[in-house]
Amino acid sequence: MDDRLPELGDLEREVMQLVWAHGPVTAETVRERLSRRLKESTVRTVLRRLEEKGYTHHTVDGRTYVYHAAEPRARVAAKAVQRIVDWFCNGSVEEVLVGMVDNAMLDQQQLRSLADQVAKAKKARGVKKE
Amino acid sequence: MDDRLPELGDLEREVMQLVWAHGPVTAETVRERLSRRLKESTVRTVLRRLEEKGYTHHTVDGRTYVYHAAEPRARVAAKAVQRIVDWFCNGSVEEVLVGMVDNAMLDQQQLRSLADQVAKAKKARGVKKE
DNA sequence: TTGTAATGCTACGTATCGTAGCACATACGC
DNA sequence: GCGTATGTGCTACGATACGTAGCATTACAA
Repeated sequence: MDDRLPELGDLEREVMQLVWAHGPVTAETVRERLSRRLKESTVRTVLRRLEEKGYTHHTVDGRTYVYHAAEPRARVAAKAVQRIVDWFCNGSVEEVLVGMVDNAMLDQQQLRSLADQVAKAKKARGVKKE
Repeated sequence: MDDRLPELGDLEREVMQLVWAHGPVTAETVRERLSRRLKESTVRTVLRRLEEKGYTHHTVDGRTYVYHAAEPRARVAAKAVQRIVDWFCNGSVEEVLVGMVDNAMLDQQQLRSLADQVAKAKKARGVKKE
């Protein structure tokens, strides 16, 4: 559950954006939507590597591979943040958040609003296990 | 002010930890404290690259280079998080934080406590600009 | 059965990083 | 003043990752 996703290169990340943004995709779909015009084989290589790295998995539709995001974008982002936290701050999430506030990425109003939002969401889902 | 710090390799990160943990350091100091036993030239190369990347700068004491962290650890961590946010979430910090909560990295109590803490710190520093 | 469209495999060039050798400079002791 | 030690920068080399793509193979359709 705390598997470490490997990092992504620029193109790989761009492709993942597409996977997240436009539901399940095929190599052709991705190719059409990419900013650069790349060869089909290039796109397929990236998609395959993404699957090897655990970011996607695929199902087969006829003879076509359909790629799905293995994990929602927000969760992947959170894991990436987790890694930052482990690396730079000995696992102290607070230290990072304080740094973010210092860096004007966040203000306390946002934090508070987040807290409310989260509390609400948790309640809506029913009292979670744990 | 929003300069993009390049990413670090494993050794580079380990060295940065030492720079942050034990004030200004020399190549020798770093070498002694490293887990692995490396050649002096190796350590110096890493230190130099770190400076090229903007993570440290140095002063000269006699004939010895003394390396200082260019930015505090928390700020670097925050910038790293900022990059994550830009990459994965179109700049929405909230989305990342929600993901962190989902991932059990954070709970709403922590968020709220953070908000208070930040508000207090801000007030203590005087009412900031804006 | 033959062609087309999908696949996986393999490869190549470049950049980065860990690792280090080596030549050069400079301070300090004699 | 000169040699020795110590600190420096420069250059390099192998491994890995990533962007990029060609090609052989397989499977469905007409």
